[in-house]
Amino acid sequence: MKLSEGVEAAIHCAATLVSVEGEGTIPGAALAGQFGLSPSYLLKHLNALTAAGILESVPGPYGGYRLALPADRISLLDIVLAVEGPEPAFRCGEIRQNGPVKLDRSAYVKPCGINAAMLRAEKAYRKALAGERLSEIVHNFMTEADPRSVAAGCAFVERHQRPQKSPKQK
Amino acid sequence: MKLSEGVEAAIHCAATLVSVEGEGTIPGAALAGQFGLSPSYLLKHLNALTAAGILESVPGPYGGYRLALPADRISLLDIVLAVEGPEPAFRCGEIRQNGPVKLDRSAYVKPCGINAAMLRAEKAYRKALAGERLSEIVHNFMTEADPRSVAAGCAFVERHQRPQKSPKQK
DNA sequence: GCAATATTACTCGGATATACGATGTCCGAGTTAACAAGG
DNA sequence: CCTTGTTAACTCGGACATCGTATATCCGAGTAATATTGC
Repeated sequence: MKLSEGVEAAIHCAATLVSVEGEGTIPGAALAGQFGLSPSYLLKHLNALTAAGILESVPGPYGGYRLALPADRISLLDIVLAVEGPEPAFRCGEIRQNGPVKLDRSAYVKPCGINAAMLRAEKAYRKALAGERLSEIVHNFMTEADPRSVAAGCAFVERHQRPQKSPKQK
Repeated sequence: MKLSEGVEAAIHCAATLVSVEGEGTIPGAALAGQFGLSPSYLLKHLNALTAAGILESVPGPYGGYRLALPADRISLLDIVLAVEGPEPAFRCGEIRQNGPVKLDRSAYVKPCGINAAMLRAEKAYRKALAGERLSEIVHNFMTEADPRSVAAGCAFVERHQRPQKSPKQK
């Protein structure tokens, strides 16, 4: 049971994009640099978030990524599912049917109780993840984190933000 | 996010061992045959359960595995942790510190809010898993599952059970 | 001076290698029951 | 017939290949700003 490393990157990027104003965007390469990640690899995960409708991507110069939804509509569950895929962590292989004694298929119409129990637990996990909204995480960061860290985050956004409507600013 | 395949096998084996009477044991090879698994590979997982204090192993002829605890003291969480390892699924790599601008270490004494949120959700998951007791799962299986399936399970235990105290029975 | 056009630089997107971990297999150490031999 | 020592078979336990997936990388398609050129 372990989540891929990309989940952490995806959440950090999404949290950073919350601070972007209006139609502005931040290039994927800038985000990769901010977190010391391989740009080409981060793109893969950002792409997954885009496909899931969490981010929007705009190509060309002054392009980049922005949130496709308001931050209070995005939960950690959305991000995790987008990166890891929607299938549950516990996949029942129906090994109860693999024994040497072959019973009729009708003996297995009832779902496997073990599978049901594992899925109940996983449902609780997803419910908890769905309760963690991106807006709340960013809010807590702004109010509780070290001021230097907050300032550095804001400076990064200021520096790389690309306003979509007024490209003449320099 | 996906659990290893061995978790399913481990849970099925543990559930099967609940029906063993008293000091009796079932060999690992028999369990592997019952679920159509590679015997040598299943041993690895059963070994992990033994190391975690969930199972007991007795060597030699008429040896095998038995539960080390009463079934109502064993939860699915215990089994999952034994097989997958105790570390949490989400491991914070502290990528927030990997950026080009290096802040003093004192700026990061507060734990990462994203990590905290993920761990909260995982705590809920573990709590739910801890509530799923092995005794309950077996009880539900006995009362709700198809009678043919229950009979097959009992027959398997009868056939391979190795009483520890009276080996003369044949 | 202005507008239209070609260029260019910058972005994302998918196809392609590589590394690590889970999966699967094998052989050895240990233990206990059975057996044989001696008393 | 009972005791004792030996044998042998069966068990688990850890070390060794193999496969699959996540990780990492590269190159190509697309787009919009910009420079250029003609009017």
